[in-house]
Amino acid sequence: MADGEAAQQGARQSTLRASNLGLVLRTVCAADRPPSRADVAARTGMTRATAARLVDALVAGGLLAEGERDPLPRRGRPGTPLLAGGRVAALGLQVDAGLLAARVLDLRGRVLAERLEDGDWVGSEPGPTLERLGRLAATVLAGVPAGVRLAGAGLALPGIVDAGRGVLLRAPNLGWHDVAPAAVLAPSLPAGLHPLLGNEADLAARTVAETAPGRAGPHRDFLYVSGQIGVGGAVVLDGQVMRGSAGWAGEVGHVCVDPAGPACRCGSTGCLEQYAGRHALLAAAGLPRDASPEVLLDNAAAGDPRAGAALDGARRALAIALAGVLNVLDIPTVVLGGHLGRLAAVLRPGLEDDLAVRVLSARWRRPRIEAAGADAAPAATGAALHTLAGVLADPVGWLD
Amino acid sequence: MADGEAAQQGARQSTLRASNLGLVLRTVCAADRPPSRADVAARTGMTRATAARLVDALVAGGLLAEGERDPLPRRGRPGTPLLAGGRVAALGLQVDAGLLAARVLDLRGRVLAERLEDGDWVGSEPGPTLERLGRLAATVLAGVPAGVRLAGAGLALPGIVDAGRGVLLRAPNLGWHDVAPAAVLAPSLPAGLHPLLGNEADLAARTVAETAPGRAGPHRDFLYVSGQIGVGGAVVLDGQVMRGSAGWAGEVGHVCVDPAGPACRCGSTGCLEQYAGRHALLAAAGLPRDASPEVLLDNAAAGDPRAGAALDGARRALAIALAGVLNVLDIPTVVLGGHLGRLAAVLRPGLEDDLAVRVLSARWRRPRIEAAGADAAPAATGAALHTLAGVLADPVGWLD
DNA sequence: ACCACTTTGTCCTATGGTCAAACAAAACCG
DNA sequence: CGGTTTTGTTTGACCATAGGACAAAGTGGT
Repeated sequence: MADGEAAQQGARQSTLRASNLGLVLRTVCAADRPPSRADVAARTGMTRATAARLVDALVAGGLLAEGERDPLPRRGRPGTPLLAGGRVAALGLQVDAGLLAARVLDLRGRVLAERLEDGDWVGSEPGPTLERLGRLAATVLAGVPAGVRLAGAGLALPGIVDAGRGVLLRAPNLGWHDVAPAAVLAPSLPAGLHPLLGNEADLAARTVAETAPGRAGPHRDFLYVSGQIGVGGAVVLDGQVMRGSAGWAGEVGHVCVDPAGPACRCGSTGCLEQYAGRHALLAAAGLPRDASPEVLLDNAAAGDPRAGAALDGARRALAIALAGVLNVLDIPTVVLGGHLGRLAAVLRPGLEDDLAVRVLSARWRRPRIEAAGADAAPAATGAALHTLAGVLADPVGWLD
Repeated sequence: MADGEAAQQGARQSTLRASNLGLVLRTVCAADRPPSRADVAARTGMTRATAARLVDALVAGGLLAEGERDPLPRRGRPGTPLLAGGRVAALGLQVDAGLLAARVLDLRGRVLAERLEDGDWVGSEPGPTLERLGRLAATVLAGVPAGVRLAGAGLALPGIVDAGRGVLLRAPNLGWHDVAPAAVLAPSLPAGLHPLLGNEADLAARTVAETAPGRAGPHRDFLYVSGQIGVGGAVVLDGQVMRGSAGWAGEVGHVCVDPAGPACRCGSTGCLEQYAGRHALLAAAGLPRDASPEVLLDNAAAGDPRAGAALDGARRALAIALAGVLNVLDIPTVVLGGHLGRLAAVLRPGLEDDLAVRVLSARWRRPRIEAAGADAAPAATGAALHTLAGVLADPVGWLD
């Protein structure tokens, strides 16, 4: 022996059942209209008998629910529509430089309760800020209908996170480092609910990859670029957020755009963040750092040369950085979030043209730029989705 | 219904068996010493009865073989050591700017036969060159011992490949585009042996990720940078070569290092390839384009300022490009292949220092530079490994 | 030389999951 | 109101693994 790692475990019949239970659950979640047992059987290739048995188990466990028969005039016996269980949910939390958020999402993707709190937490003390978030979470949880089971919680943070140990290693925008939020939040949360930590951009990207638990979004492969004070990012391949070998992937904000460019806080020079980050962008346009992206757009439209130059610089920097990533990853789409999403309409045309030149595979498939949705706290939703994804992956543990 | 895609297929009992057969086969391949049936059972968690039954099926099908008992004085009844089958093999082919290669690799990772042919195929006609490769393949296959079953063939090409359609879209170094090699090679190969196309860097990277079929190499997550006339690359995550959404991932050679840099053949400016590609590097050092990397090293050691400056420029460019990739992908290791591998000793110290500054996570885990092995045609081996990986993934089809 | 001991490999039955086909149920249609 | 169609359920058969008993092939001690 003395063999390095233990091999994968052999599959047994209970594995088969577990795998098929998960498949049935995900099939129902992925459908755009509530399917019947027979639909599930057809889509998975299982017999109706098998599919029905698994569905029954999931319904009994509360992970699936039978809906009302819709009176569609079709031939044959009408099927009972199946929905994801509405009484299983997860809590999503987010701390951002200008926002605290708490949201409860159920397996159907419905927001059962939410609360956002604006503010300025740049340079704040971690303890009090997290206590504030804890109180927000408690009030949100109090507003959740009775009988809803919480499957877990997630916390989105704007920085580098060690999810395994539950530690925020470094969040430059907040000025935090080496923070373990679980201990601070615990008193406000139900016993046993330990929030899973995640990077803000990773979790925000998840809301683009899946619109509801198990339901695929419009793109399966894309780069998500999150415009915050700095610039974060996440790579999504085949609907999965790429974690990287330690879970720190996606830091597109520190790709070097020009080695002779301005020094970055990270120690390097000419990082994308120094051109397209919110602070950098507004400073270049001669605006205060708390100005909104819309003011920048208005100024540029009114002919302000500094605003125009700032947008131009951001566009050029994005083109160089994104082209590099797209060349290495062979991804067709870039989704802009945060303030970059709100500037997308102006950036898109020039950016797409630049990418068409710099991306090697553009002649076969021209790269596209998209804007993310308008939600102020997508990462809070993403944190909840991330937790619920655990239920979809292995439902056996949630069948009581 | 009207649901977009068909869901995944449900697992049945034959799926269970297929999955466990594959697991047993991979467990034997991954072991560093031939395991017994009982070892396989212990490592997979299956009962000895089950493991033995699956092993027997694989032995009967030729995918596993029983080895000679080695006289190790241990207590208890000695087990029969299990080896990967030596009579199942794959053909790996490679076309490169300066090399044609054909190699036959068996499931144990042994080279059963090989043949390399140096030359200069830059700007050659695809047809005659591929015919030459076909003759090379035929002679190699003639040298394979009788009774060896060919599981397939792979062909490594230095360019962008559409593996599904079997078309080389564009190989700038060769000057080829829109070539379908299967038709040209078919007359030289046994009937039914259609080579699977792959990118040179992707397949070379595979030889780093696995030293023999199913046996993990020294690194599980790394960026492979292939120094050829230009610069290619491949991303390996968790031992798997990342394909990207269309299979074109890894083009690190065209990451922009300096927007004000020299124009690149790809249409962009300041690509890494313009600093670290073999032609660019040798030209900057005032050497002819067919000079060897060792001459460059000798000149630099002798104090030639042009050689020193060329190496310095390559190192700086590599630092900027690699830092960007490492930031986005969170990968700890870079493996240098091709001429860059032969320059690794000189590049490593400065490069590692530069990356420590530019990579965001370096303070927790310092990026490492490694050199690939000295094989002249790693991609040929990789092409064979790629084909054999298909056997390991689903052995059922190969059990006669 | 012999016997206990240990480990490997095999045989047999039980369990539990899916499949296939028949059957019951609930609608529509003429 | 009966034929048709589709859904959902029931039943027995099949098959892969689990578990335990047993045979096989060595070592080590007396």
